[in-house]
Amino acid sequence: MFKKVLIVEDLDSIIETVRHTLEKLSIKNIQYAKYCDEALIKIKKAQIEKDPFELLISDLSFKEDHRENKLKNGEELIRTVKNIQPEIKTIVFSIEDKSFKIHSLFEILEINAYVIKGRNSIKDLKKAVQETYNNKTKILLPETSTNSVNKNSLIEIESYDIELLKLLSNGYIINEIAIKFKNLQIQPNSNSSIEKRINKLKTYFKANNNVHLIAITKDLGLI
Amino acid sequence: MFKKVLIVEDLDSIIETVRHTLEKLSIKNIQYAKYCDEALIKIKKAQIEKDPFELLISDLSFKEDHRENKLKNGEELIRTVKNIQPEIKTIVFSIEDKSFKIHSLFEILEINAYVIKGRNSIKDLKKAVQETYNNKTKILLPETSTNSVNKNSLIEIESYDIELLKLLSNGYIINEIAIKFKNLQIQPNSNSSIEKRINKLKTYFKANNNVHLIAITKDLGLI
DNA sequence: GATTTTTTTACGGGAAACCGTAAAGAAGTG
DNA sequence: CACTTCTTTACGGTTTCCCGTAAAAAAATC
Repeated sequence: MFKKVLIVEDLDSIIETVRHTLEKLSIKNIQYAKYCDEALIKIKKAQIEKDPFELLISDLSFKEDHRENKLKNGEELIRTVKNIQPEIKTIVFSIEDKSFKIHSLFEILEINAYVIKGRNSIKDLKKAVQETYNNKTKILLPETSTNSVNKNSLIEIESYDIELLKLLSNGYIINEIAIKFKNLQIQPNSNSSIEKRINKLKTYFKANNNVHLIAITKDLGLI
Repeated sequence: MFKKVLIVEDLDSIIETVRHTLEKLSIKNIQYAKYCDEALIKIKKAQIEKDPFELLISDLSFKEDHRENKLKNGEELIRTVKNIQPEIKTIVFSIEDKSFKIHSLFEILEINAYVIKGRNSIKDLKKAVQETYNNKTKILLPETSTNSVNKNSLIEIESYDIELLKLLSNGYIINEIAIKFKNLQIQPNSNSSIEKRINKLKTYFKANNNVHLIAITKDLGLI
């Protein structure tokens, strides 16, 4: 079993339970960090001291408080950590159950497992740690991930669309978005094409108008 | 100290810690429920058996799963419980930190304490339980509730505004909203007045247009 | 009950969204 | 390179939003 594990989680009420779960798996060296920046420092230090962490268990979203943090969420943390220590194993432990986000974490960050916080997640987390240790990958627990959008149906939404939706939600009008895209050399960037793209998104998400579209995509966690 | 307490929380990773915290306070009879409906049944049963719960510690939001639940969140649970057992003490333990919501819970449901889940919430929860036992009311922990909207500034947003924003976010156009309000006999209900009200909200939230307004109010958790 | 004040409604004009059609351009194919 | 296909852009008409002004109605004040 793993010898050295780092838990990154802001809620103290969850840290305790995770630590307890890992102790039962006979993991001796269990450390934790309540901030992503703090976690990165610990990982760097362990690496320098030639005693690196073997497993990183991280949440995705973190509360903001008085402390200024460079890394704002678990996604950024994992990306940074994988740059300096590519062989580290990673498990995401989050309440987020939107499949397109989970999917992107496996694809882009190549995480080893994803455990959705829920009514029986302690058992799931335990299983995820064991299977990750046995070099199994792409574990998604619980497998019956309900009330989230179909994975396949969201694959076709590109970063262009996300950017477009974000600008809309920030109060930009189409003409302003066109100018912005031209400046950033993002194509297509004509008013007409942008309108068409928004139209596609409205059909896709069954939205009556732009307001409705933003409400839906915000609920989905897309933006 | 309390003798009989019920914890209502869907995340098993949090239940364990709360239970542990209460045990340290020498509370002997600690029970839990992962669903609101389940919690209500336990409370009713305890009352019938003349051994009622003295304290209810509940989360606000619960994940939906295969089980059908009449009570969808902690707010509905507390409202129902207070109807059948008005003297019960209640503590809300939630990650929600939007002050207008917290405020309404104190005002409308007359909860005894509110603890925001965070990096030091175990200590806060312990304190809240002790102070609630000593008949203190309106305990809000942590006291320095940051990054939430000013309480006073949100008081003037009425249920009319919320209803209006919800209809907008559901894709209704102004004319449709006017018709709906006329049917429901909600006033004002003319296109012009509704426009004016939206305008007020846009000024208030510094929104450039309706899309922006819905994005902002969704982020605030207002709708 | 006449007055001021506030709220609600009506209306009109310009801006932006909405929606279809068609032209221009880019990419792929034989 | 001629042809098809797909993408991007242009444009015009209709609807809705947006914003101001003014009238009508309701409420408050004296």
